[in-house]
Amino acid sequence: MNPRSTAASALLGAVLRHGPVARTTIARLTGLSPAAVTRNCAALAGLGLLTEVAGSLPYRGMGRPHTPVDVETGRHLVAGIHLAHEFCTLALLDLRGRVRARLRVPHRDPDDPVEVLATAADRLVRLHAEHLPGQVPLGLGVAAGGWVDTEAGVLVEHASLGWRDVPVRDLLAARTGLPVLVDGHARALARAEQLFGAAGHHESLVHLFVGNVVDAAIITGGGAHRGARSAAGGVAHLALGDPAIECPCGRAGCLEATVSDRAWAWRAYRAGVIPRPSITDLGDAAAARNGAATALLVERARIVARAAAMLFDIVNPDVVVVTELGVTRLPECADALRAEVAATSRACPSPSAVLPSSFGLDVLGVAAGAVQLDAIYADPLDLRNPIRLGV
Amino acid sequence: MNPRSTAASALLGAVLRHGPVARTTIARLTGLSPAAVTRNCAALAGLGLLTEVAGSLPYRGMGRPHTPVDVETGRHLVAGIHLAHEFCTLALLDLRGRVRARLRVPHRDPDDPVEVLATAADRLVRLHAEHLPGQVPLGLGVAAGGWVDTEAGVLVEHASLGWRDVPVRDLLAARTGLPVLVDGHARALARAEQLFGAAGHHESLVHLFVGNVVDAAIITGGGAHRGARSAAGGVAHLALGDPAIECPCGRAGCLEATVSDRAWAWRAYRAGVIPRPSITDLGDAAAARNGAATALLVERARIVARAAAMLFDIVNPDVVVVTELGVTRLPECADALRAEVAATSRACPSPSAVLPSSFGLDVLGVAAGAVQLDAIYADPLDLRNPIRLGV
DNA sequence: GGCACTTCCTTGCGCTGCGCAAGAAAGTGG
DNA sequence: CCACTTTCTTGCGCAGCGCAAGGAAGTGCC
Repeated sequence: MNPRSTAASALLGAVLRHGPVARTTIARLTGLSPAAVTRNCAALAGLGLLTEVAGSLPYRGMGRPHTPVDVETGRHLVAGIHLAHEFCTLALLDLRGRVRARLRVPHRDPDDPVEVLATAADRLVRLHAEHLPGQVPLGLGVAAGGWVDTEAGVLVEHASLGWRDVPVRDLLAARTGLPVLVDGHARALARAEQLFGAAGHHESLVHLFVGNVVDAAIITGGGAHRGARSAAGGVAHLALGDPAIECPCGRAGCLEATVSDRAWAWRAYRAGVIPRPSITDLGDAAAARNGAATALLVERARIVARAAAMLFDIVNPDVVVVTELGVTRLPECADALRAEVAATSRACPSPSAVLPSSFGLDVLGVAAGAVQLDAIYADPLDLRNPIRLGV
Repeated sequence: MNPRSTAASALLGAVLRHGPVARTTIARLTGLSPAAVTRNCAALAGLGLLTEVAGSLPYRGMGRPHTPVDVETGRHLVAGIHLAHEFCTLALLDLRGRVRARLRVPHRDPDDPVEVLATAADRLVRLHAEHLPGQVPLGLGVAAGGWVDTEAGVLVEHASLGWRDVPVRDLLAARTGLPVLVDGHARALARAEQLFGAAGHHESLVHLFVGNVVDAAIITGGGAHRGARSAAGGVAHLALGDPAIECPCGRAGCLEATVSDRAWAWRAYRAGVIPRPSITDLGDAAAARNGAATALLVERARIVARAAAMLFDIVNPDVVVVTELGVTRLPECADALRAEVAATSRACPSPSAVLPSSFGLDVLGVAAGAVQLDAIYADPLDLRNPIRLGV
């Protein structure tokens, strides 16, 4: 929102992408002048975001050798909290988004947002003190399913927890003393995939999330596309599912009502494939070569493919990343998904543009942290400002 | 692409939106300092884009009176050429996008792009010389159906004309001596609606075009969303149509195969509603209170609504503008469309967020000119550069 | 060792463009 | 003619980039 120095951001981005890299190369990659590179490197090094890594690149036979710079991952941390239905996932990431510590905290009283967030904040502070006390935390990102008002840092409505208008940012900022950013989990995951995951630095991507909720996030050149009311990517109630299934929304055939974890697990349970309606059981069964289980997950992937194909045609991203249990675990599902998308979509350049998510659900904290990292990458020099607490 | 001075652009935008307006007000609207407003106004006035309009605003009772500035519409022009199946529509617009002159030029030999474009260019030059010789043309915008490479100014593929890889920009620039910008017609219309039409300055909008081709364009805060391969908004082959209808693309139920002008006119013809398969005949019949014709167009509006609803949910724009014969001409169709979208979509805030297009097809030149105006609005100070010809 | 030569990095300078603050300008009312 | 109010302009300082000159750090040749 406030890209004070677009040059520093581009520079940091280039270093993140290209590992240890000479200043000259950065200038070529970013289009900046060598002078600007030097100055911005100095500024970022002063903030502890970059270091010189002498000798990390081979000498090229002529001229003065490089003095490569790289991201300084040893001095700073970013924290992430993902709010799920039954627990919070906490994570501490370095500036490259690598998990340095993590912890799962079950909700004691899921109906009490203040208590849940306070506990998460306290455990996060303790996690930091116990494991990485020497590293300075720069901020905290929060990802939650549901409708998030990013500007205000308020969780307007959480689908499964039933929370409403929870001032997540202020609660956590007060408890941790860190600047806090909040976003929806689909967007957070999308950004994480782009920064550190499957979508390796593609300029535009769509992330399609299929769990108990079904949601999509769109990222284009400029960043996350939120839409007028933060509702962009609402694929849950598109009529792509089974027309015989009624949705709580009042209509029939909604995608979410058909392929959500809960719905599909029940379907497998009723078909006698698994002994209880649990999607993880279904995944385990398929992984253990249960043919019926695999067939069910492949069928689900085909339905998910309809949404992916539609997103390809409408948004035309470089890649679509899909987070769905079967697709991420079983090659059969991923193959079915890819084939179906390539056959259905006009804009899908090749099956390889459909990617299974690279993050397991146990590291959703990465996505949460990505929300904060995203902001730091976008305006690194903003860290010069004394404290951003409670902004 | 090269927003040299974002301040001047914001300033010009504010003046465009708010008519004659005092500098102080501009400062408040744009967030710029009064000093910056003064300086940028001076710069833009020097380029002939703004004028002072003394006395155009009432005195407020106290203090020094305003010296309002407004867009100078009498000195400059922008030209537009829209490439349709059988003819080109030429238009000369002032800086507010108002049509000052226009002309329809039938193709002499539709198979010869060079001849068609040369004729259009020559007629455009003559139109200018005959009607508005005193006004300086700043540039030329071109809108065409099909796949356009905006960067290169090349019409990669035109759906109905069958052209391929036509270097439209270079051909027209050489013939007219003007800087030329080319874009797809859906995007051009979308921008025109946003700047001068129904979508009056909404920050984000989707434009859904239903003619012989079916296409959509997405505009968000940052500008037109093109997608990775300039294919964003490809709704033509979504399976929202009649599953019994086969599409040349090889699949069935495609939206375009079902509701395109041609398909729907044939449908009405076969049903005996009109004596020949012409969509304008169908529109005329409905306008003349032919009940069967109206019913057919209402049905078409309902199918179009499926696509509009889907676009609402996925992109979540402020408004969706629909260009379709029935919807733009008949209140019944517009009402049916609005009701259906509001009932189907989750993200559509109210039926009033669905807007029939405000431009008739005869002024598609407006859309073409908007392509060039868009660029001028985005970086008005770029006009300081001597000549942009053939860039 | 000294000297070209190449490539990499830094420094000084000038430019653009903004915000801040002081003040000039142009009205009304007493 | 003088407050008073609001609007606009001007001088100054600051940030940040590009340009160009020059310093730095290696190799290779004599």
